[in-house]
Amino acid sequence: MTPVRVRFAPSPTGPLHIGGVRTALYNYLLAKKTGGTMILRIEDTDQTRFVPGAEEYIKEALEWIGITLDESPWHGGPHAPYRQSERKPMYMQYAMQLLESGNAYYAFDTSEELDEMRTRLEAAKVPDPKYNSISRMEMKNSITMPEDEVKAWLEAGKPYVIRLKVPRKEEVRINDLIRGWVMVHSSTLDDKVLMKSDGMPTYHLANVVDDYLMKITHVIRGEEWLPSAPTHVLLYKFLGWETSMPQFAHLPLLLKPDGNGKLSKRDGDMGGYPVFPIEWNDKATGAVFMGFRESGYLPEATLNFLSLLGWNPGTQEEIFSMEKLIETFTVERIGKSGSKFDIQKAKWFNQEYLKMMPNETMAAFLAAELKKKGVELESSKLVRICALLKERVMFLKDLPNEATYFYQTPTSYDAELWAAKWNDEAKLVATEWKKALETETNFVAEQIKHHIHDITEKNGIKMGKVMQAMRLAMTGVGAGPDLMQIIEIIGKVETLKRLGNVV
RNA sequence: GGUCCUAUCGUCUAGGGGUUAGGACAUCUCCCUUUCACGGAGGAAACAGGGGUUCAAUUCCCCUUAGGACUACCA
Repeated sequence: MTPVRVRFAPSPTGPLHIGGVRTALYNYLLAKKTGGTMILRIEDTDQTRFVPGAEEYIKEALEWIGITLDESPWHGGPHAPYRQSERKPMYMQYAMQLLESGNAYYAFDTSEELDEMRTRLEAAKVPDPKYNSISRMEMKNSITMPEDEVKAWLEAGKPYVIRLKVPRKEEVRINDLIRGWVMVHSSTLDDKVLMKSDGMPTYHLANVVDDYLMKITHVIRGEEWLPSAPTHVLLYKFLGWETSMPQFAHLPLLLKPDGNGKLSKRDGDMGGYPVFPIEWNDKATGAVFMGFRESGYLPEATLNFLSLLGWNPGTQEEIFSMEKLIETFTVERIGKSGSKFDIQKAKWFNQEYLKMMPNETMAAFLAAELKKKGVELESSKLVRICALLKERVMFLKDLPNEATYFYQTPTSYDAELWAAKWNDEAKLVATEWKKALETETNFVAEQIKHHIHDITEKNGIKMGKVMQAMRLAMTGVGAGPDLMQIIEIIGKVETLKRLGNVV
């Protein structure tokens, strides 16, 4: 397998969407599988959209999910810099090259003039108004203007952009790894701006130039880029880089869980589930976007969930660690259609990973959480608690709350259950049980159960009839793991105290 | 509107010219049980429609429909 060079190229305009994380993941998997290189490049050519903190967010999010970078703005690499803003001086020469070969031209139109053009074309019922081989002839550019005038304007410092001169009649083909051959006629393409008037390249020029310079072999990106891919192909051709053009793979989108459309920021807020890997505090608006991490999802579970959204191994396996993914992943098995984002499945994965988590690991987490509440328990006890609780919680963060009765004498009892279950029989059993336990020296679940068993039998009461009441007395709530185990962990002193409280 | 992409249970998906169309999540029933959960067993649940091609189409082709993306001096 030839080692690939792939890149994930986010723009630092806000928090990284979970779909972006998936894109990064697929890139990463291919890189690792082939023993290749994973590159991160910051696409910050739009200085007006720069959002402070976004870069750090991207870094942190990728680290959290377990994606490591071989080359990036933070790690450096042989093709540094990895921020397009820092590569600014590199782009103009390629624009000039295109200008010289007649594949690009200067355009001086103001935004007002562009608007006018659009309204004019719309009025003329042109189906798709755009700056192209026809309309460019009506505009202020180096194709329509005399050469010396262009020169004069340039020298006078008139603002200009450089546009790609898209050929009038040409079939542009692109062999997408996921979709196969896609053919677009150049007449449907517009003369994309390559260099903006602020001297920065647009995405189109920058990504082609950088991918070429960074020797990228595979461009794996979202489907939203498919429509502009033919423009990029044209660019490779005009720059003379056709033979080193990367292979393209346009990933299907992540869709809203209900209804239609692609997954957006708002969906998370409305549905009460995260659509971002980690929490993002929007400093401009003060809004907080919830993250998988903060919502209690384990990175392993999030990773597993994400990996299967649009890709599948072709087998019935579905628990995948990063290592397993790297081993199993192939671009061929990426699907073509968009996937609806189903948070239920994410929850299930989280539960699965929680069940696999060693009790000791879980106990360490519990200990830290309890410490915040000023509660300290011996670690052996915490491990036993976790063993009992691990299969009943969906999230790690539910643990402290679920474990309340292990460290806190009930201050109240579930009222409805109390009314239904607490009766004379229950009181009798509780009283006798307490008495029996007082003299028990071997305070273990088996013995504890043995006593209540004897008591109910002796009094002709079915154990099942009073167990709920006993649970209520001991924990205050109606649900939980095996009561005898709970009691054993709580210990004799506390148990007698709790029983004493109800009899 | 235009260009492009897509179409198997509610969801993620496997499959593929002849199958009882498979799995998982969710859902329902039952079992286990001191409760809840876990676990176990089972159920319901899909090839968007219409034309071709073919002995045979859910699978291949075309059209329709539906959905999606893009349509900026944003990425």
